[in-house]
Amino acid sequence: MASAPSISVSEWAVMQVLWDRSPLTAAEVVEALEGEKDWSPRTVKTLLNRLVGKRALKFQTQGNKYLYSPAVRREQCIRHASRSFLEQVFGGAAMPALIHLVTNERLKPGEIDELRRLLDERRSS
Amino acid sequence: MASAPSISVSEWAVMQVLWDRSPLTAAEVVEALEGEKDWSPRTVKTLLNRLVGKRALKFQTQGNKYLYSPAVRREQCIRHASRSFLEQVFGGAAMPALIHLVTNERLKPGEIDELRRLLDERRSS
DNA sequence: TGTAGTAGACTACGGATGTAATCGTTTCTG
DNA sequence: CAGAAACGATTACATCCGTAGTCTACTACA
Repeated sequence: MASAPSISVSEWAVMQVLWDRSPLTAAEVVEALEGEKDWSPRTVKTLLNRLVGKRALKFQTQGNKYLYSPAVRREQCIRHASRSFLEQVFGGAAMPALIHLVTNERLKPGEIDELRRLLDERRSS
Repeated sequence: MASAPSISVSEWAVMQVLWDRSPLTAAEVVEALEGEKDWSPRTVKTLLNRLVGKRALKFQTQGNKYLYSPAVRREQCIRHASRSFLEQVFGGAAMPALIHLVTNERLKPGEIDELRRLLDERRSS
């Protein structure tokens, strides 16, 4: 398996769009990013192109347009990005990261319960 | 408060050394990184210099040497890096990140218990 | 006191990134 | 059918980053 290509911050925004819904034309991706990112359509095209170059996206031609789809699984990229983050900030350990998030990020009571359930499952396996 | 300067991946390794113990001379930082990073001492010097430029480190002079210390708090940089990570990968939401870490990272039973305790405290406040 | 080491400052350089503009071709519209 | 609009490909360019090398001044030893 080709390990996940390294995807830059801006490129992630484009990938998210296509992981949510695909295949899409460049124009549809541009549209999906309006309001979220203040990018020229040119910029989005460039990112699409680079992602194809990195083999993170693939496309089929449809007339003179391309229909883009992810070529890597989101879960795989999440794992990769998370590991890098843990390495950089927490020396690779998940525990301090979890503690940081739990104590610093806002969680709804329902979410807290859900996490507790997850932890319980985790322990009994 | 000056918001946390943006610290690159390599620079984080240098900051970690100085957050753990400071002040240190350049040579001591180099020594602390041996074995962990396969960097020329030059490289470490460059990183120290850039970090001073970014005002992430400060120094006092000691003879012809510098004694480097952090100029930003670790916790502040962790918060900044964590937020960026959440934005990039999880659309800014902590919950999916937590779920990902809990279900994908290896946790010891004791750690699971500790997280549960943390969550309990969280809920009752 | 001259000389070799050591320290920090400055310079280097290729690749990644953010952010487009331009070019050549195809298609749509009047 | 001719010009305009749209598409992807190629080019641009400043900055950051990883990873050093060189230059200059001071220090410590012979």
